[in-house]
Amino acid sequence: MLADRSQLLAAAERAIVSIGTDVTMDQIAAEAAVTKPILYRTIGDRDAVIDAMSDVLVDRIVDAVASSRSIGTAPRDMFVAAVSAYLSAVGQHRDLYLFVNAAGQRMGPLRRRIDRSARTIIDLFEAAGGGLGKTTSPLTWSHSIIGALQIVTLMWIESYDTEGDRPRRTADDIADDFTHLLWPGVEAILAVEAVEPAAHSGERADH
Amino acid sequence: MLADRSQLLAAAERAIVSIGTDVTMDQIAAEAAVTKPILYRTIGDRDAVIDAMSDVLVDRIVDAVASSRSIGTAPRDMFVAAVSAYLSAVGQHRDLYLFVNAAGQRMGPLRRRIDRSARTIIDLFEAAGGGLGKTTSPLTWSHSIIGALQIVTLMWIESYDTEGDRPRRTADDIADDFTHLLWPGVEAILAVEAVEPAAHSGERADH
DNA sequence: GTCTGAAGTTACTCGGAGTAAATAAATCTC
DNA sequence: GAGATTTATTTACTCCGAGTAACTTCAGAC
Repeated sequence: MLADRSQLLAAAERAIVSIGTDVTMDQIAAEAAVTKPILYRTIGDRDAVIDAMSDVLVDRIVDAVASSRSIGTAPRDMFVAAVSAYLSAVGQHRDLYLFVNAAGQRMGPLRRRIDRSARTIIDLFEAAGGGLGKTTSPLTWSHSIIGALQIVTLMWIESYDTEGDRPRRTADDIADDFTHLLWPGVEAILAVEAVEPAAHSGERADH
Repeated sequence: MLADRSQLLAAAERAIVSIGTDVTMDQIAAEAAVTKPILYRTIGDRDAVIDAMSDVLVDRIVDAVASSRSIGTAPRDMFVAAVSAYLSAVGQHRDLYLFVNAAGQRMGPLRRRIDRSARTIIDLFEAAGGGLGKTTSPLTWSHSIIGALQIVTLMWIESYDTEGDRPRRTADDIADDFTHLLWPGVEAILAVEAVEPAAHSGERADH
């Protein structure tokens, strides 16, 4: 078998879906019809698999969020739509998400995942609000948003198990609540940025 | 050796501090001058240890946050103070926090930790804003806050490693940024709750 | 044919979680 | 107080998964 990287990753995903978050490296290799050393040479150790699956997942989520952006919508509605799209995307890759979450809290993969997500969110901020990213504040903000989304998503997705096989609440519903909490702060930040585009390198506004 | 529960937990903490997040059950038992089966009988398996340490940690954080509440302060300032106290408390129990985080992402312990933290936050909301907790929204809100705090804290604490042995930013600094993002939403929610104390059991306000 | 190197597979090592069987201690019985 | 029975404790395992070393097989070169 040729076993190039992408085929192995596809097999890994199948294995994760069919077996669950505690798939073993042997099981992944077996699903790829390949032996373990090949898996190790082609992709790497477990952390590498996690990193790779994390990338796959984040790609899909970013795509889903990006294609939820419709022009001419009010910023707040865009925000809701983005969150909802995020949730739906994760819901469609439930096992993958649970795998990355359960397995990927070793500091290495976790850091990597967070950094990548943070970059994406800061980019969004910059696209919406102008020149952010000069101070360290945006890092804290993006970490906050990532963390909030992560736990909300995890708890939502988990309710698949405890309830029937449908989520008890819709993605839109959750996105709505989420936005109620997060949007006012985001809006305030964007407003400040828009008005004083150079004010963020020194002092912060009130204090 | 008597080896009651609290002694074992104290030993576990010492082991975590001296060895790190990947302490082994044998090492914990050794630190307690006790053999493994005793550890297993007294506390339980690894998840039980994680649960227990998680409880210890959450207790300390809750205490720290509680004792940061000074009367007569503006709500927003109380919020900042609480977040700052949270961060400082975690900073003082860095290894414990990292242990609970690294080890406790197995769905069992994680859920438990989140549920407990969520309860605490919802209680705070209720104390501040009146009768919350009738709809599911407060769950989403508290999950958001927990998640945001978690990642922000984790990234902050991690910077101990990459920088010197002092955190690059102060807890107050981070708390300030965090508040900029989160407070407006929290304030809005509290305001709505204060004005229409019975409005949350059915429809939400705008939509 | 056979030598050489890549590609792959078998068959291990290593380490940690969790436990069963063996041993020591303690309590009860007369 | 000696023997019997139950309870606490330790030793010594099993099991399983990550990661790897050493062996095998097949391609082409000559």
